[in-house]
Amino acid sequence: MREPVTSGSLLAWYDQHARDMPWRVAPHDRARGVMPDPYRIWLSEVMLQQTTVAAVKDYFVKFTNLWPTVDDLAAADDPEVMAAWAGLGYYARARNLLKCARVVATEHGGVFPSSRESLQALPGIGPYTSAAIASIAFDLPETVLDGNVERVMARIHAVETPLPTAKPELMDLAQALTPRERAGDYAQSVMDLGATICTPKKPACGICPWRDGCEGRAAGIAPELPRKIAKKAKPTRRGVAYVLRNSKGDWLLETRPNKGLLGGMLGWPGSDWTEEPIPAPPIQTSWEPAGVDVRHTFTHFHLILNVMTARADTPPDKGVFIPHLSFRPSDLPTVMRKVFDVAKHRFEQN
DNA sequence: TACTCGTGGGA
DNA sequence: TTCCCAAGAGT
Repeated sequence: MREPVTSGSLLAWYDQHARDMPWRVAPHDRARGVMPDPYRIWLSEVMLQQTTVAAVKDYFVKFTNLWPTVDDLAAADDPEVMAAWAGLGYYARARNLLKCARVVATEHGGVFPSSRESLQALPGIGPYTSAAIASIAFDLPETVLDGNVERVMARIHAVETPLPTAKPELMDLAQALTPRERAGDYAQSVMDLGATICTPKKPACGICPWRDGCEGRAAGIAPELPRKIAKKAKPTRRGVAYVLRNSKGDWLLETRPNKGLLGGMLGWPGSDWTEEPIPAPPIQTSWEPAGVDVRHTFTHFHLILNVMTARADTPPDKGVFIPHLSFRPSDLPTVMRKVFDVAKHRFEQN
């Protein structure tokens, strides 16, 4: 029999194929009245912004073990939360996560609001995340529009308008399909479909529950959709990172300003990152090159970091010495951890 | 509107 | 190697 492109046919598929995730309430448990914890849904959705499920899982478990409730998180110290987020990227999310937890704790009595409008008023919660929390945690009939939904809608309706221009059109199509009942399961079902079958490359149309009514497939253009505006090429920037240890073996680190790239994160003192960086050592001493440059790619530029090392007890112009035994490289953002790996190797040679 | 903001995995 | 991109938000 032919399956129509309806929420019902996708929900039937989801009942059989829902993926298991640490924050998810399985459809058969939802059917018995089990509701998700809004705190866990919020935390997972913020972590999942532009980030894969595989990358998020361990961080989610770590955060919920350290801070089981929103009140626990609200009471945490900023550096501990930033350190726990280290490696996950987009660090403004962690800063806004704390802001949001504190607003919920102090202004909402530790209880997340349920309406999409009140959720979107909170720090770090935008159009997608507000709809995701309202539907998944509170079962309200809100429509999520993320990259998965955009792709699925563009394909089943053969929308050839490129993104981001097509966004309002895709939102209208997504809203038209959103059911009154089981909105949370439905939202997750579309995203599961996009993540496992209606994938960006080589979609598995042959096993798609919506294949019979997919206009993109009928036109033979499903894998090409959604069309996108071409992106600009990434420039390459350079910089110098300084890794200083004193005679006790402590490491000189600084907390970066609470805005901009890697804002609020721990890092090595260094020059600016530009096409022509100006050296800016934290002290004047005999710096030695580590020998190997660190290469790293951010969202909008490539970076080549020249790593300099030295031992000295001179009080530095910036940063603080962190005792060897309490320094955890895992507290650093990835690019800074790469610098550490190179510098550590250099120190071990001497 | 357009730009900023991370990272790791896969093709 | 290089490019793409993944459950976006803030400015």
